[in-house]
Amino acid sequence: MNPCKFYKCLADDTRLKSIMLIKQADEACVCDLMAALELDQPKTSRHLAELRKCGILQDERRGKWVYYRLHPELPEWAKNVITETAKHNKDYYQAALVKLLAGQSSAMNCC
Amino acid sequence: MNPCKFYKCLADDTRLKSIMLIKQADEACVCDLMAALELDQPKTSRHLAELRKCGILQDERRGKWVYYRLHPELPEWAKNVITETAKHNKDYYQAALVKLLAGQSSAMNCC
DNA sequence: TCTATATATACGAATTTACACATATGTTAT
DNA sequence: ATAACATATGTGTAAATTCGTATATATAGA
Repeated sequence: MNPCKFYKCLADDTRLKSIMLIKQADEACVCDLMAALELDQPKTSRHLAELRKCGILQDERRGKWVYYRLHPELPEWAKNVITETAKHNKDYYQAALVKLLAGQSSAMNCC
Repeated sequence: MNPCKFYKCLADDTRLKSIMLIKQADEACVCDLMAALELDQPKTSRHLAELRKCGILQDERRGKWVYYRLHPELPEWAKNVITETAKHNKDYYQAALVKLLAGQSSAMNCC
């Protein structure tokens, strides 16, 4: 994982917030992230695909849904960077996280 | 320090390498960084200025030269991110660091 | 098979970012 | 004041990134 490429991936609000939410929620599907971040579907999907292609996220299809989580083989230093960022920037993603967790535990959730 | 802005600053080879070198060398002037990274003067200066404007670097003029160092008031999490990156990505900047340190201790150095 | 739903991608337009080159500013020494 | 050197910035352009819209693919269920 080249550090400059890694930081290019983090250098966008949609991607950085997605990473923060996935880290805190352990996993999330596209529709949950869309709702939590109030983004349209192609935008959400495109950014997640980019994170998958560069090895930050792992995807897993379960039925109609695709769940994303942090890639288990992400280098330790990169994991630590994500952890440190999430730990000390709660304001940055807190509102979206609340929506995400509410959505995930809701009966009328998409997935 | 907004995390997305912070990562936008790291998401460029010139800037990220400059940060890595300055972290490892404690401080560096523009001409030392130019030489170590083999870049032209305006490019070097412009990227350093960007890092200064967003609070990552601090500059200090000493005579004709301007020395840059990590900003002492950079939030802890950001410092930790830089430290972690530098610690585990030596390959990324090692060659340039050797040149930087050699230049800094050389008698025919510009500054 | 047909339909509905979830996700992915293709494509051109719009925005942002990086660059090269020229020039300006600031400092020191003569 | 002038020259020499280090650094900063203005400007137009090129390159990279992001976006919106439309469309394609994949899955589940009737």
